[in-house]
Amino acid sequence: MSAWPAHDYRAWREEQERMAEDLVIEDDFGTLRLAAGFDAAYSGRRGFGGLVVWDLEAAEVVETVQVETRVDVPYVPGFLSYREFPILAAAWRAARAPVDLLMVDGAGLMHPRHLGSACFAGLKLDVPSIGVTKNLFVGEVGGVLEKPGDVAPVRHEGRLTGYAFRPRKAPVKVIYVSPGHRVSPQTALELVRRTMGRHKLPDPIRLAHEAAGAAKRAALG
DNA sequence: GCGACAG
DNA sequence: ATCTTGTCGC
Repeated sequence: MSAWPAHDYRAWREEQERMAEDLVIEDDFGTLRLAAGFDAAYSGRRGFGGLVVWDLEAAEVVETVQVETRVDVPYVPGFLSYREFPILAAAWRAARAPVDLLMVDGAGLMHPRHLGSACFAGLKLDVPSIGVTKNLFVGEVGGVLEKPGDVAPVRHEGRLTGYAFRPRKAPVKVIYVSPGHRVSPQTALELVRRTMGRHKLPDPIRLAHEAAGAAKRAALG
């Protein structure tokens, strides 16, 4: 029962290629005080977003935003941002705190056209951003990650796109960190480590995942 | 044509 | 991502 409206993926691909040229993959920000994690949950064509604003100094949540929007784009590898950004944008508008950094549950530079959802959001909202995924989308991992804390570079088309990072011991899987916009690969990794609690994903994203799920459960009953 | 494929 | 409870183990 999908029947999604028609979408011009070719035009979207071209837009991604154009946007990639505007990316700033180097540190370009002032004081980083508040970081926001984002994630979405779905039920058919209803999308639920969770945005958790995290105080980097105090290491605590200062605001949680939950939104619901209509979704009319299916999941198509390579085009996740067109499905999720409308939800992220709604949550972003609803947030009151001045966010300095956005952390997304999705790829950044680790994308076929170097424009994952973290890059897309960073460019559209003009905010430094980072992407974190639980599975490798594209690229080759240059090393073996055996113990907690181990890191290995990920390259794609001869370019460093981010890092593979082992947050916990196996069987917890490795996560992949890549810069979105206005952040270098090295700093993206450092910020993920800095916001890493005792779980698999950095706290802002993990909590955003829970907030999105809670919003969905509350709406569905 | 076949397989791969973030969330 | 989503469909879904209890259960084994540190």
